[in-house]
Amino acid sequence: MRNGVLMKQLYEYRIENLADFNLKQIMDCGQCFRWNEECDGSYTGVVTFFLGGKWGYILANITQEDKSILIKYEIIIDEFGEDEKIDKIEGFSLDKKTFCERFWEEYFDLKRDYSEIKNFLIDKTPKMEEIIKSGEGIRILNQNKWEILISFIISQNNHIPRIKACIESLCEEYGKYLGDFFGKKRYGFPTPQELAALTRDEINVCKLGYRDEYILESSRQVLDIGMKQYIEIEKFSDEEALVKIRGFRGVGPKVANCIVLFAFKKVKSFPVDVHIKRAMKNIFGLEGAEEIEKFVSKRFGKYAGIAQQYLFYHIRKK
DNA sequence: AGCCAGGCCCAAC
DNA sequence: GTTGGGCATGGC
Repeated sequence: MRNGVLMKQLYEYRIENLADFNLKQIMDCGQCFRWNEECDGSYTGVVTFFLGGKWGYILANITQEDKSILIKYEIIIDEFGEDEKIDKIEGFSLDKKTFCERFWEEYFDLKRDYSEIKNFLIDKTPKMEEIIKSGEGIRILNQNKWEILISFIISQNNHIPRIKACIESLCEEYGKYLGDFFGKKRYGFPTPQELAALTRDEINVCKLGYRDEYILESSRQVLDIGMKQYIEIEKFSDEEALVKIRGFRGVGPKVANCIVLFAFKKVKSFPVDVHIKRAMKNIFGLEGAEEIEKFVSKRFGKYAGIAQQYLFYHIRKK
């Protein structure tokens, strides 16, 4: 059932001279759920993308050696024949090489200067130096907007290992089979159509708890407005984007902040969960939403979301 | 067993 | 506009 295969063979791509980049920290700071560490320290995962109206998936295994990473990957595009080229996708005219360079550069947020951000944060809040040091190679991934919407609805009132299990279950049950990759069967994240078509009984197989209704309803909402419209939320201001994302069923303030931070490039947004609440109290002596909000906007400013990731990683690693 | 987890919805103030 | 109970599930 491996339909729509494009470029079946394994490709390799190396990126060198990386700064502020630690693969383990990036993959293990709670922003992504479909990457898993292998015995050799490399990470294997399935990445979703949406391009010119088509859904695509990249199966990848990434190894870091000092300042460079080696990416081994396959690309699969839905509803495409074996011989079709990526530059035939409507509204998209790049060759494979350029596509891959751009894709990974975007995914790992490589254009952003994290050293500058660290200096900015430490300058305003000296206590951040120690916190940043524990996760100095963290970067914010630019992940697929649809996958992140559903993933963070699942994340609410849930543990990270179980969030990952829930998402894998959704993919195995209702995503497309993408083939065998690095010793495991891999599945694509289900599309809005695939999820919106499910009944409560069907989605209950994945044991998502009370969130299953949120996911079905949000899937229908995305289907209603269309992916194109949904993606364009990125063009709105931070505040407007947050309001629009909060319009989805099961998305409250915390989840909405995660979604705009991890998929809509709103690096100013600062998700406040139970861990962050505790950290703000223990480290900075802050209590209550207003107190935290004031401090964050004054001290972390336009990079609050990145500061949040350093904090989250710091307090969770023990 | 009871408590907790990258919270949200909705009814009742 | 704010507050609190209820909510599925599984690991500790």
